[in-house]
Amino acid sequence: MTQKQEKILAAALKLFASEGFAATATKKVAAEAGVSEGLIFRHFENKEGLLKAIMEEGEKRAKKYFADIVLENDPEKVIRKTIELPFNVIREEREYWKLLHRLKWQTGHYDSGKIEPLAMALANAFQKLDYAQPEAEAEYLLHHLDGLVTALLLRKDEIDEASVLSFILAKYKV
Amino acid sequence: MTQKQEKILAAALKLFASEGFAATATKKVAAEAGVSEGLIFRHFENKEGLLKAIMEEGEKRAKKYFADIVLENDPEKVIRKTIELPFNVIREEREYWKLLHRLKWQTGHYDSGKIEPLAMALANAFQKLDYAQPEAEAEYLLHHLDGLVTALLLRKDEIDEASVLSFILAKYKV
Amino acid sequence: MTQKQEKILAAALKLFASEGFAATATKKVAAEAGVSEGLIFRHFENKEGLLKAIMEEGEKRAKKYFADIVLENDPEKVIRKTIELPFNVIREEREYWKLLHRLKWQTGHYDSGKIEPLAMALANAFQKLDYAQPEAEAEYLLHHLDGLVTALLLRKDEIDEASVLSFILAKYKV
Amino acid sequence: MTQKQEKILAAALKLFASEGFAATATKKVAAEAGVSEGLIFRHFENKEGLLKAIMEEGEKRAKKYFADIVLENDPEKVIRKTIELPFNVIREEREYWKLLHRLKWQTGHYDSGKIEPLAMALANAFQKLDYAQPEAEAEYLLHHLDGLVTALLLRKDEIDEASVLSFILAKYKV
DNA sequence: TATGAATGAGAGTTCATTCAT
DNA sequence: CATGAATGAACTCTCATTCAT
Repeated sequence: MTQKQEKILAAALKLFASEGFAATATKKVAAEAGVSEGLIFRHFENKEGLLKAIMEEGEKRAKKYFADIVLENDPEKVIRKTIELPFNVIREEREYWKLLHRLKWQTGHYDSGKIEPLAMALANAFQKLDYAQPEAEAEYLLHHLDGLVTALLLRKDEIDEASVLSFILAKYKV
Repeated sequence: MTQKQEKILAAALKLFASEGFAATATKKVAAEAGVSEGLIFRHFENKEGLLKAIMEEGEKRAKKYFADIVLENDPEKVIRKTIELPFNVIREEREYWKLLHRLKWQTGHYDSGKIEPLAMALANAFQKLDYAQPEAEAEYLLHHLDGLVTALLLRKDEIDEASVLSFILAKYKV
Repeated sequence: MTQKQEKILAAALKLFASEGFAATATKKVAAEAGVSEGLIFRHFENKEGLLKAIMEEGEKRAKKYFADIVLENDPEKVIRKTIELPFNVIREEREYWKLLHRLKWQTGHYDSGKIEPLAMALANAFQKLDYAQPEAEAEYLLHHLDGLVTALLLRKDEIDEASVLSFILAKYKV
Repeated sequence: MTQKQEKILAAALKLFASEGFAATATKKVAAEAGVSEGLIFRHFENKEGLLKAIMEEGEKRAKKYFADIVLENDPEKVIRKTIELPFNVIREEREYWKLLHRLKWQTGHYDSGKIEPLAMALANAFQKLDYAQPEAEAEYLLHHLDGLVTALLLRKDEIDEASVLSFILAKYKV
């Protein structure tokens, strides 16, 4: 991967995340990246290919967040780490997650199966902690975190992250 | 509002919700509505105006859902009705809500202040019920419902609405 | 068919015939026709569709030349008219025939079966006139005329049409 | 001439002949030749230069066919060899001739004067054999062979070469 | 009111060509 | 000699919008 390729990916991620995929012209991506428009197509075939490359790169980086949770044994830590996830993710991978959440509404780009392992790890943790309906608890928590991450991505400034975090942790006593 | 105007609004709502605003050509809207392309511009000035008209119509219909909650006195009923909201809304206004949630990610089209009255009504209800942090509780519930409605809109078939609903209601003992 | 559509077809025929299909930009066609470039695509879908429309129009006009020969009973007249065909055709449909001959070298656009009826009419005529190998004679004559029409299209000025015509007619005593 | 240069020429000849000059991207030539795109331009300056090199190579090889006829004294052999020419040429130089015939329709690339010596040799032969209009006979035969070679190049499989050849030879009693 | 032909700006994409390595 | 990243002009095609009817 050349320097210019990386510049293109970074520029496209930024623009796709903030303006949307369809609404961002490849010309704009090229300008933001400081390269010629043609180069985008040489490296990524077409606009769709550029998006795919971005998502693959992002997923690669995202995996480690999930792995850290799924491989955890202590059920309380599984829950705690899951709850902390949105706060870490939007700090370190804000643009990628913004794009990911936008793409959820498009068909074809978002694979809902990706959080399956996390759901199972959570269900398992809740079971160990003797929750009555572990699967429902896991689903419930994940819905909540999805809504939370949306709020964190969109209304960053209006939310007191620390107090929200501790409020949730308190709910689960972890 | 003539019949053709309504056909245009319905077609545009459907397409904007499923394909996205930027990705939907006015030509396609005209075809779906069974009218000429020119007519769209005669009635709604431009594409943006068409979107605005859709949103205004939708909001008008949506208001009654909120009013019903905000005007409720019984705090338990406020909470119960709020929790039931997503299930009602996606049944009766699925496309409008889908579009609304897509537009959240766009700047300018989504007014986050619209749920403010609901947040206040909830906080008030939680206070009456002697919750320790009523505002935080309200925010917490709203985040959850946002995540839930997203799931209901996107993965309709995988979710057992009845059990999810009763699970949440049980959490709040309402 | 609107006036502008016809202008586009005429301009495209002219340019495709003289410069070649691939080498002619749609922009140039639009300029030659005095219309906007977009209009080409509104009416003919794409560049290929424009070519197809041209060929269909041309074929419609060309059919009458063939019909006149095929429906002729007198065998000598069949042969004479066939021989005269190239001279008529390049006078009245020069550009279409130029394009047709260019396209022969491209796959997909030229249907060699189109002269089949003519070949049969000729073979039949030669048989009536007691030629020993009527099919071979027909093929032979058609090859010749193909070479002749090529020469007439490309080197118009160097050829004395009248004497060439009478020379060939003399060969066949028609 | 290095190996790679030859590979480029061969690849370009093949592609230009089958797809056309304008419609063949240099990228495709490079891929077919198994070399980098840049190399084409190092060796042949530009796309046009590549075509010129191909044609010069082809002409060099083609000359011997013509020389063999023009230097022949026996008039019957001149005619016989001329008639046999298309069959030899499409067997041994099929792609070059295909390209040559395509280029006839382009301005600038085809020098009609190249067959002049052959026309003169033929006229001379017909004169020796006491044909009434030797020049017209020569022109006539050349037109025919042009049509024949076209058919041989385009519809190879439908033509019984041997019988066509003997049919023509019989016409001229050579 | 409603149509659909027409526009022109701009979209994504291709392509011959250059150049540092 | 040979590569392949990079360019920018040109290409085909799309789209929101206008306008005569």
